[in-house]
Amino acid sequence: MRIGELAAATGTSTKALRFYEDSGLLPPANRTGSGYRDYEDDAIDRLNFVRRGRAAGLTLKQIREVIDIRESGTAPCGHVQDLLNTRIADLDRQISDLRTLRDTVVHLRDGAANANPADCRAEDVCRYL
Amino acid sequence: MRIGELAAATGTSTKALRFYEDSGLLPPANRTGSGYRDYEDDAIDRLNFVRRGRAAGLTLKQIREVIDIRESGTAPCGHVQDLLNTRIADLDRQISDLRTLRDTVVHLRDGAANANPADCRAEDVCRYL
DNA sequence: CTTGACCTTCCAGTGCGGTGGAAGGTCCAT
DNA sequence: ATGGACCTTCCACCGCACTGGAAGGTCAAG
Repeated sequence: MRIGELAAATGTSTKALRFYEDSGLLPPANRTGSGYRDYEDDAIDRLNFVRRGRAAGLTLKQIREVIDIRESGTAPCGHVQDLLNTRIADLDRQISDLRTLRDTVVHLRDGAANANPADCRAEDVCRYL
Repeated sequence: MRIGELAAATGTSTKALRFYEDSGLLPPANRTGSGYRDYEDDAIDRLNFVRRGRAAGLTLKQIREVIDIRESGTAPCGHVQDLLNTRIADLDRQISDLRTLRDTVVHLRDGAANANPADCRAEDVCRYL
């Protein structure tokens, strides 16, 4: 399987596949006599794993850590659990921060809705912000 | 007022102040005979405006747009209202996306909590992700 | 034999909001 | 006059996940 076929089969770009190889997410591909990358079907499994990790909001670095554990011969279950728990905690914090920010911005917007330009000192740029 | 004093007075770094000047968020500062930047007090007002904008999650580019409108002699109220309404819509979408993602990750975590390493194909790296 | 699609490597750039460091000038106190 | 704190410009780099493009090689069809 050539790189373009793998890209089409997995919905990635050839650029991204070479980047993934450089980043250690894909093992260095076998090469044909003329130097073209030649993939086995298991590259699809690997890319699906990367896609699932990305969908869970993991960074490529975190995904690579899981892969490295698997490659070292150990099942990565424990690490994956830690990763997911940390991810949930991060998401909770992000969501909470965004909600606080939303409240703030709504207050600003409500203030600005009744704005009177004459109230504003030009030095402040805009007193409603 | 020299750049270090302005930095201390506003909780920014001197690096950031020069960067803001280059970015058009601060007007080019007056210079002393020896070339040092020499700020008036209104630079503090301007930086407070930038800080408020940042706190509302606006990008420096958006903040600069508001400043440019003010500099052009127009009160930026209308633009600020649009900006804030768009910002609220963006925040709502972000929060909703993160909540969906959180649900997904919680399901994954719950699956992984009862993981049996023997269930996993090594090619999949980790079936719980 | 040429055309066009595909592949290779390598370097650079994207957006964001800055930070780091080098090389050099200035100011003030001792 | 010397030390140290401060200032100047300029260029490079951070993380993140790629993307764009140049210059060149390969392969199959017509």
